[in-house]
Amino acid sequence: MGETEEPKLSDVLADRREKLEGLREAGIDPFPPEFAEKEDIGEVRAAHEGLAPGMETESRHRVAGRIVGRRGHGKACFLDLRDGSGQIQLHARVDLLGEEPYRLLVDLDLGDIVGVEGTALATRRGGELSLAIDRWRLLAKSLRPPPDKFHGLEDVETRYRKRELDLIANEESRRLFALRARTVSEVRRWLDERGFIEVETPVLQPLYGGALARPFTTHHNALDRDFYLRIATELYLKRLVVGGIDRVYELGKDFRNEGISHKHNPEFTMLEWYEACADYAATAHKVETMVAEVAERVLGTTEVQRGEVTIDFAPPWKRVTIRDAIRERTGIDILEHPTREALAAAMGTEPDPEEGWGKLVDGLLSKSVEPELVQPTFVLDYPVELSPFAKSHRSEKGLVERFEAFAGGMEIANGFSELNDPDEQRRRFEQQAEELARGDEEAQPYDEDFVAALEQGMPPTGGVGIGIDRLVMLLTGAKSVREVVLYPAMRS
RNA sequence: GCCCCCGUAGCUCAGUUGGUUAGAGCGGCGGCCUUUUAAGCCGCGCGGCGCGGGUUCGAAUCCCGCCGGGGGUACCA
Repeated sequence: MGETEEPKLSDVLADRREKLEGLREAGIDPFPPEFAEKEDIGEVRAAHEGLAPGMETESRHRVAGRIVGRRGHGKACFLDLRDGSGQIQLHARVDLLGEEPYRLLVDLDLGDIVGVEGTALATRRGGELSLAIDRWRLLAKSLRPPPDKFHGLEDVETRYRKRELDLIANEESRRLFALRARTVSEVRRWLDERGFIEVETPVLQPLYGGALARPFTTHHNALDRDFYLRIATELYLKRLVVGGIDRVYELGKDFRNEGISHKHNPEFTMLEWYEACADYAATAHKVETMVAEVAERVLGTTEVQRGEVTIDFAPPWKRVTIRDAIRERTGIDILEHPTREALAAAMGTEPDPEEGWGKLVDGLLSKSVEPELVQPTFVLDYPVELSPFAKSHRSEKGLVERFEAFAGGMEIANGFSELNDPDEQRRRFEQQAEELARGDEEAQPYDEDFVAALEQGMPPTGGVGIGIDRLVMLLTGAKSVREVVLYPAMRS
């Protein structure tokens, strides 16, 4: 290494390979199997909080991490070492390390992973906590250069495809995914504390159901039959309520074979819970309470900044019927136009043969109302055509007891008083079959096992689905779902 | 799916009325430096401009196609 006079024209990858070989020739294992009894850097920092500038301690520490910065000074240098708990500066001096270990240390590359031992001190000038190291050991050689240390990694494509590089380079990204993890933990805790039982139902399903969406299809070789990746957990969870699990939830991935956008990833994380003897009003109340309490625990506040506006999740959230919400923004009273032709006329469009009345209402809601709902809002009492699994409204004919929660212009939850009359459920499936026949690819296939379960007797039940990715978007201010999903869907 | 925009060194970016061997910072390589923090100083460009065609005396710059990404739009959590 470095014996020729002329400048090397080798590229960065070759340089690192060359160093790897150099280390092996020097008898150093570039990938040793362990580095036992090390502390987390975060613990070391905590142990010396407030150490006065210039103070040197006898306190020895053994830490390990990736070298993310280096400032050389000839016979001494500073290295920045980072692990999953934090970052600390290392002060490496030839007089403490010895000639050869020092030379080898300085010859390491940014990105290499090392284990070190040394004593804690606070630097004279900045008072920065540092370890004056007297021993070190290579733990893993990095053969590819890290992203730019100052600008970080900004190319969004690389950030999504190679999230590990994004995490190495960008503090903000590390912070965001930690926040996501805490959100999921707090959601589980909130439900566990209230006696909800977490379950895992099939991802591979012989029939899909529980939402209006197109599924992914896959094939089981041994059984020689197709399966669907679930689009929702709803039907299995309600069968568990039939089975006597009065409070049940599942938090996991659903899959929908539809477009990708800033608020849609084909696989996404959904929470669904079902509670016996609750109705949609009680369920909506739980939703607003849970979201506010989770926000409080994760962020320390129920208020989040989103662009120019502040969204406040403190309950109670605003409530409005779908009829009023649409009427307020479009002047159209959907109940005054109860047929597809009449509603299309009121909207000033031609009735599309593939779109029923319900689809038109859904269109008005998602185009005219949803983007306007920035503060948390429950939209209530949907048309039965849109809601094949919701119980008919106790007083409003043609409507069901259903709510959707919106915030930041996005739908984040969808819940109802669950339909538990098996004969009515069978009729709803038949209606869906007609939609399917008309060409609606999102209509629900008939699920006899589910209807049979209802015939067994399901108590009145309140249930809800909450989009966890979107909730995390709201809590973090992320503009795209890709920012809160570690490896979002990309082309090949 | 459709429309618009983008794709230059490992990273962040500059470079279009088409014109000599394509530039900068960080990183890298060589050297100096025992308290620096985007450390500093001196020296060295390590890519031929996403891919493939085409126009032209000449293309990173113009045209066509493809691939990838972003934004918008359509459907959905």
